Amino acid sequence: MEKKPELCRVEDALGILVGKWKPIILLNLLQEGTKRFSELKRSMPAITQKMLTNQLRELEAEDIVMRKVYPQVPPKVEYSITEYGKSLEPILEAMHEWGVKHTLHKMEKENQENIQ
Amino acid sequence: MEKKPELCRVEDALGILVGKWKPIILLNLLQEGTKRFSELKRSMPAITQKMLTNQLRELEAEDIVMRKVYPQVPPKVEYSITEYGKSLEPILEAMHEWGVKHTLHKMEKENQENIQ
DNA sequence: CAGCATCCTATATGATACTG
DNA sequence: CAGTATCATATAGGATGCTG
Repeated sequence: MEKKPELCRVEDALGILVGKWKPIILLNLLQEGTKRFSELKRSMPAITQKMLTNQLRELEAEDIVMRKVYPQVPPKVEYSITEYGKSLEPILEAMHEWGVKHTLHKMEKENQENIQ
Repeated sequence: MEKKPELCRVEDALGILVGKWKPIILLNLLQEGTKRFSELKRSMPAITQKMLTNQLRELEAEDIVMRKVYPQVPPKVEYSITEYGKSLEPILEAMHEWGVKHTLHKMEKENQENIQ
């Protein structure tokens, strides 16, 4: 960790992961490899088309996700994680592990409060 | 990593770290230990009092930051990272490391684009 | 010193309709 | 199928003034 917080680059990683649907999109693509737009949409029933497009575009702009268009009718567009994007996986994994512990931590806290 | 994205707990960690000032506050407290409200404020010249209070309250609610009030006039309030909060440090560190690489990655991409 | 209350703006997200 | 465009809402963040 840097000794000078003003040189902190935590925000860079955070900025890429922040977005209501980005982590779930990334996990989806990391686990299942290449997927079509409609397949991604199906696996996230609550997302709107607009948001899926939006989040994918932002990830693409950061070189995390790759977009491949097949020039045909009807259109076919495939999304996948770039090699570079895969470097995010350990961070996602660490956050997931932490999240699991945090869920337990919160339950313990609530139990203690209920006992008193 | 879970095989079912619907069991993903990445959001838990993300939810705690997200906030314009939270990473910098956490790094500050992790690196320097206990600090008074005014000391924190001084080390983040751009933050408003409202936001500093707000972000600290949110971190406190998640048991990441501890708030200690000294009942005296003028008031004295000290903030520190909880033992539990320290478990976030590896994640912050990993994100920072990734951020540093990402900064270089972006520079390389821009250089390539300028050459062409 | 360490806040809180009020008002305001910016950004993120969402609903819905339309299209090559 | 894979989008765009438009309109609406929610939430985050900020400016400023007041206070025990």
